[in-house]
Amino acid sequence: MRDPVFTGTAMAYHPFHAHRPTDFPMSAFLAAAQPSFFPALSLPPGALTKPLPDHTLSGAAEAGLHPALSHHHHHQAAHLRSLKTLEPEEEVDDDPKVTLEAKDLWDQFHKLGTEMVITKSGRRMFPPFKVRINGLDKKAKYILLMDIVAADDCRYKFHNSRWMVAGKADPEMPKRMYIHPDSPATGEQWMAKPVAFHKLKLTNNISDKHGFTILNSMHKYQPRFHIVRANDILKLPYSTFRTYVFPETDFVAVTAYQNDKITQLKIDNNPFAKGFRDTGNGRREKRKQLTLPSLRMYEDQCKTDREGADSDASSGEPTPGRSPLGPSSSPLRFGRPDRDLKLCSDSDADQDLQDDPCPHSPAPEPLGREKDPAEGRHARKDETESPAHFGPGHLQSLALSGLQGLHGQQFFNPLGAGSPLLFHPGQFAMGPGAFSAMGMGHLLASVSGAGGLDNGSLSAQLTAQAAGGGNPFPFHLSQHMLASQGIPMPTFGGLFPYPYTYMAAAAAAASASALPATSSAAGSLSRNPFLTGSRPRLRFNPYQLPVSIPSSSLLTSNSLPGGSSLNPGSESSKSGSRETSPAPEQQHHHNNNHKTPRVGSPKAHLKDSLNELQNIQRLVSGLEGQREPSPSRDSPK
Amino acid sequence: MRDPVFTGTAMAYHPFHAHRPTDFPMSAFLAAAQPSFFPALSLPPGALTKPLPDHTLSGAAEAGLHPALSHHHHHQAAHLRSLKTLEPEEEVDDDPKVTLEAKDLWDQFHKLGTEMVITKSGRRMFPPFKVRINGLDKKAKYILLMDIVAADDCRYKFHNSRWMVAGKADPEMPKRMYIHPDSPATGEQWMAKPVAFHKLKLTNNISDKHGFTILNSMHKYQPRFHIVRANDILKLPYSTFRTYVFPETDFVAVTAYQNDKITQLKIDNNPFAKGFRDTGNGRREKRKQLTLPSLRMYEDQCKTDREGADSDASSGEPTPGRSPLGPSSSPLRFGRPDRDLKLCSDSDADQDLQDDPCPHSPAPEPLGREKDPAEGRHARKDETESPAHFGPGHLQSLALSGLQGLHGQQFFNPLGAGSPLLFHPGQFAMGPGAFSAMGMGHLLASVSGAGGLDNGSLSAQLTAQAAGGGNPFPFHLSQHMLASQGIPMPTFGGLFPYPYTYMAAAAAAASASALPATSSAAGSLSRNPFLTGSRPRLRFNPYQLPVSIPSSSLLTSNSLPGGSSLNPGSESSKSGSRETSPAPEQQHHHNNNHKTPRVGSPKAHLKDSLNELQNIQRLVSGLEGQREPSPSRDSPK
DNA sequence: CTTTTTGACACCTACGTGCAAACC
DNA sequence: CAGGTTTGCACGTAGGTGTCAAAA
Repeated sequence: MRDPVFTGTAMAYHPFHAHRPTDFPMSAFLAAAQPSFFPALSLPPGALTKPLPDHTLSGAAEAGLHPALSHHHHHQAAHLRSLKTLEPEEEVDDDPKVTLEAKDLWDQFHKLGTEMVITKSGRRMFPPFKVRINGLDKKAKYILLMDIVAADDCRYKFHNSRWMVAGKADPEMPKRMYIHPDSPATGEQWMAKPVAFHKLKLTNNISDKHGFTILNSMHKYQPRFHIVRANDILKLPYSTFRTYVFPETDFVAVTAYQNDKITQLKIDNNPFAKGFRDTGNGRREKRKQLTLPSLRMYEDQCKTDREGADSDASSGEPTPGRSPLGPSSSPLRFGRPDRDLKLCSDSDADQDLQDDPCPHSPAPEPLGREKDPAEGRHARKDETESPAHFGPGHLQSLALSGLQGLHGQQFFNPLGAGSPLLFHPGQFAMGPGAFSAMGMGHLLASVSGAGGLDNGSLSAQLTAQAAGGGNPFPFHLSQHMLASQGIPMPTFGGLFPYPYTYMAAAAAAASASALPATSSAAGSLSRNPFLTGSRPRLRFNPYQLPVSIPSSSLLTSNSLPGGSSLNPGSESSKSGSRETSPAPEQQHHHNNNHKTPRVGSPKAHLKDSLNELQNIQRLVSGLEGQREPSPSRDSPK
Repeated sequence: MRDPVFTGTAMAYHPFHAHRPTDFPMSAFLAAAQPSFFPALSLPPGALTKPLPDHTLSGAAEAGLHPALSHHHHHQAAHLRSLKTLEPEEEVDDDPKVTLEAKDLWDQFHKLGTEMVITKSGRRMFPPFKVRINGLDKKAKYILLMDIVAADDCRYKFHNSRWMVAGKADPEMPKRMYIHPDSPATGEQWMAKPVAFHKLKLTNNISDKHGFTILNSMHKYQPRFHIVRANDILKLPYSTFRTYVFPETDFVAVTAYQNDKITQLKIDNNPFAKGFRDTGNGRREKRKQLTLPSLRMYEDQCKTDREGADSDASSGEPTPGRSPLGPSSSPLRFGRPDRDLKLCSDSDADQDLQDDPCPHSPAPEPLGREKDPAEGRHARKDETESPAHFGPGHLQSLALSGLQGLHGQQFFNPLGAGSPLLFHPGQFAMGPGAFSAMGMGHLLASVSGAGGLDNGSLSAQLTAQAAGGGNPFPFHLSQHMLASQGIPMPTFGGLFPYPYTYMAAAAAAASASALPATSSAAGSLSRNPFLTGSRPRLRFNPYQLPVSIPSSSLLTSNSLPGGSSLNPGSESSKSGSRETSPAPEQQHHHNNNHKTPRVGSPKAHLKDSLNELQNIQRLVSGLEGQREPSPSRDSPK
């Protein structure tokens, strides 16, 4: 039981054996639906036909797993095996490689300390979050999701041209899982072109009824991408999540831009902000001309991309376009270093005053990527420089450092827990009664309202779903919310396990290409736990707890690429690394998060297993604690 | 075997019994997916457990049928029963009432002879086609569709301020069935707000790859609305279609407006054309000020409607709004009669020259609603005037005259026919292997590309579907096509049976409210066969044959509301009047439509049975027959 | 020569952006 | 006051409309 998390989670929460019968009160459809619920696990084709011995299955599974994963963590593999045996539905024959689109653009922003404006009415992310996927099973169906979680538990302020920690984080609103509107779709479909999530909107309106992702201004966040092999959202709660994190996509939510360079970068690259560009004829003064040579790159690329059409388009971005890591632009060359940007690193003495320095996070982490405070314009952009480029802090906190992706994970179903769960049935195909029942209590599907029903259709659908079928399913979203996007997640921690993370080879390679932020790739590639296989996968809390959690316990648990295994009181700060076995003691740290009804499972052992999971997760990496799966309340009859 | 059609069709095409095994090559997922394929189903809770005798089922079915239906036509009921036995999935417990939104606006256009511009790039319909639905089973899932079929087989020309027949129709391109993007959704969802189909686009580009509806310029068309109770598009081919036709929505496709009044009406009501309005400050001259008093009505209403949000919105219409039949505007009052519009009726001597008068259609049918030829500007707009207002010809040709809806019908699946069938799997939930296999050869689903994958996602999905799963399913649509909308239908006639039509009570009532076009409603309400119950349902060809079909044979097969069973050679130009009862003989008229594979049934007796059904339906009056309640599949245990 | 079709335009409706001033 | 937030604004993109002249 080295990995109580996995084992316990998988076993304990697996609804099929213990709960399915009760969880799925559905009748006629139930039978049909049930198969999908099996979280199971990726059996290679043919595996189903002949029951393989446990070891055989595991072997197959491992084969499908990322090398790093399978290599060092047999116990984990074993868990997977057991799951597989139980649930043949999900197969592991796919080995998704995910690369961030427009990585170079993201890197440019990341160097400056990306800022994302959040407004009452909802705002898109500018560098659009897009990923290119490979290695999926062409014929299998997948649901792609994205969410944005707190990167740490600090509040920031932009002072003296740099971001500094300004205290402990404010309580986080429940985060929503944004389900790509095209979900579910086949692997072939998803791989056909970059998958865009531009429909996801950010807001600071805690009363948002659109389903937008609610963030706290002046706080740092980390977008995450998830791949779930499932035929429909109903199965989401019981499915394995593969989570990918791109450190270069983290950002500070703001209501107004703080760093002029960020503003300029946005203006220069966002087609919708063309009106603010100082095009030849000096209409727009005001902005210092700090346009980097490569700035236009993105835009140009967009044009080429247009042909291919991005998924999740709809009324999407005007001229998004993929970011060409390869062809159009050089691997990552900054014409010139950023000028006046200052960075605040722990080492940096310049900190004015950290009102209430983040208690938990070891190093508040400077948002800017530059090492020294004052050296604004001398870049340290070369790729090989590595360590300096990493924002030690934020990546660490996420326990993502070099990680590109999380590995397949069992989704914990809060049996009976009854966390609010929202769906957008309309877009996904589910049997009439599919939505009903099902104990899933915390998964939400959101789809772009644009493509769906005119105005309230989506919401109507939801309501209808909720109302109809007499299913116990809890529908808490307003129509509006559903219509637009997002599904509320239980506020804290995790309903979603987001178990392991692993370094996606492709992503790593991309990183290696040139960006300072990701510079670790080239230089630290060898150091990357995942790549080397020695490192455990990091695990981070999907949903940050509002309360203070010793940062140590939360994040740094894993050694960051650039860093060391810091962490809490713990040894296994290298949560990310799978190789080391999680220390038992860490588990209790999680307990501190009393707030989150982890398991909510009536059964004591379930709970225990949950805690174990949590502990493991913490150890694994610290990012996010997941919630325990309490028996989903909705479970129908 | 009175109704060989149904029986045969159902039997022959039902994939489950004969084909499923072979049709679904999917392996692992197949098992999970299969359940959904079972069309069957909808057994009432508990029904599944105990197999009921055939009669039992039938009895139940009848109970669910519309009173009128079950009352007079036992043989039909029997047929339905047999079908039910085969496919319990569809239930008849719902009794949908459909009313056309913005009917008053439609009527205004109809009076003038609606014109719809078709362009190479695709054009929306302006009075947006929207319907308000009631009477659905809240919990059941429905797929809503729309298509546009030729209203007759004539070519028109606008001469001397009026539309005249100018020969026989050109060959029609295969029509596409536009599936509402929100499909499938629950009855509750659909009933929550008006369902808009503004995403459907018209084009004259025979090479269109977007899936737009391809029409012939200068030809008349009739939009149709269909309700199918089905959980997913896979079942469409085996499901019962309830078809509704609103005569006031017919139109002539044009590449350039012919009637200035139509142009002005469009300008005055379409928000996107505001730039052409001569608002006070005479910017826009050019247009004669013939804005009718009630013109702005629509626009204003749109605003109010905005709140409710129309379904199928997405990037939809700017300010569509519903058309208030009741409150906002008076029942239909034209401030002044249309001035310079001339109408061309058979009786009208003004016809310049009908190059090649429609051979088949009895009366070419003047598009304008005015009775006399020369009396262009003296309105005959009062509502009670009735007969004159109806465009005798066009309605007749469609055999729709007063009809508002068609009754539930079995969808005939051309077994092995392999008509091109397109789906948009992404939006609908279907098991992994769902799309695959299935012998369905002619159904298509189209969804708005906007809401879906960015650009090519949808198409990708389709391709993927086609490619994946190794299913035999024929995918002929290009990605682009799929992405946007529309699914090609077999060119002529009927893959879709679109069996009967009936007068929707609600619609009738609405008609009665005031419009001249529908003026018959008030005055002729009592006369309406459907309302009276004496009239049979009309049946018209879903897809007009390109070649000439005696108009008589095509439509009028049933007695039209207004008139007599005119048709073919025909007499009854007053297609509008609904009152008279359909004469039995009319049935054989249908047979004349050899072209339209009504039943698509090879079996002669099937055909006969169809006729019977039609007759029965006519008698029933109308309101739609419900399908028999098959055990509701969704019913949870 | 007539009738129909095409395509560039100007004008709108949406809505994505950052700005700047107002607001707190 | 100071920093964060809100709001209306001007300016883009995207795309729906009819116009009009030119093409077919």
